[in-house]
Amino acid sequence: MTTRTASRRRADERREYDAFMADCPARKLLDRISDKWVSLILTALAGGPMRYSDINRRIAGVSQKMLTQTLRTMERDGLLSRTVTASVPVRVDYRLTSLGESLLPLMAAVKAWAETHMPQVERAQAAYDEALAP
Amino acid sequence: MTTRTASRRRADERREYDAFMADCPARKLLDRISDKWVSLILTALAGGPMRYSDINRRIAGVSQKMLTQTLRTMERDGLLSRTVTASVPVRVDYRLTSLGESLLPLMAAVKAWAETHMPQVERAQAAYDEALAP
DNA sequence: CGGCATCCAGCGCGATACTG
DNA sequence: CAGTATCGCGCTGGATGCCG
Repeated sequence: MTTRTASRRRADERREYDAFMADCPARKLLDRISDKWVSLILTALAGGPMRYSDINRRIAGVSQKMLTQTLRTMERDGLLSRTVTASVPVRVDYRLTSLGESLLPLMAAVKAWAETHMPQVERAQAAYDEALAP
Repeated sequence: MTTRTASRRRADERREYDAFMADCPARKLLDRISDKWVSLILTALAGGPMRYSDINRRIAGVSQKMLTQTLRTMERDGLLSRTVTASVPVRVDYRLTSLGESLLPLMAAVKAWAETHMPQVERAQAAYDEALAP
């Protein structure tokens, strides 16, 4: 019955997620994607699939624990897919899913904002600290 | 000497910040703004200045410690300004600076992404967990 | 190569109590 | 009302060692 399906679909779309609510799932999702490693991994994968070791090299200073852990969470959330090529040695590739690609431009913009607005932020910090210790 | 100033300005602009570098200041800035409280405070202030207690009520589940702490950091980074009105009782208003307003649309988009893509993420999680425990 | 398991130091963060 | 101060626990996240 298409009426049923259509009304079900409308009901689903009407379900409202609001990150301002403490126990909303969207709040936890927002928390998970609001992470510098997520930003960096997403933007690193912008150019296409990459091997684990390539990502590790691209993102300086990330421990392999945090990298693996973040990759797992992102995979579980459907942001990227993991492909193991059985060879010796093993080869593992990560690539963005369409879901991940939909998030990419947003996170890339945030990362770019941080890089381009550093001078203004540093000036603001200097002014703030100066006001406190005159 | 305007030549000096212009060349200095060009030199500043040429300074490259890269969040992929471990010790780049932009990495730490990215870390600071990649925070759910920053997203929520920013979007809460989108409609105009708000009092501390209003922000506290708008963002459910935030402790006053985290709220105050995040507001301080954002103020120091120049994202918002704090205004104290000496009255009884005291009134404190927070409003976005132009720098904060430049970041707002990006964070609002990330928050909106989390809210609108929850169904897809939940499906991805279900599929991931199903594959692990068949 | 690309992990996983373990240990443990540090501090993030909440809870609570007190103030101008 | 809008904080500051203090305590204490949990969890994050780095370091290390082992494995298919």
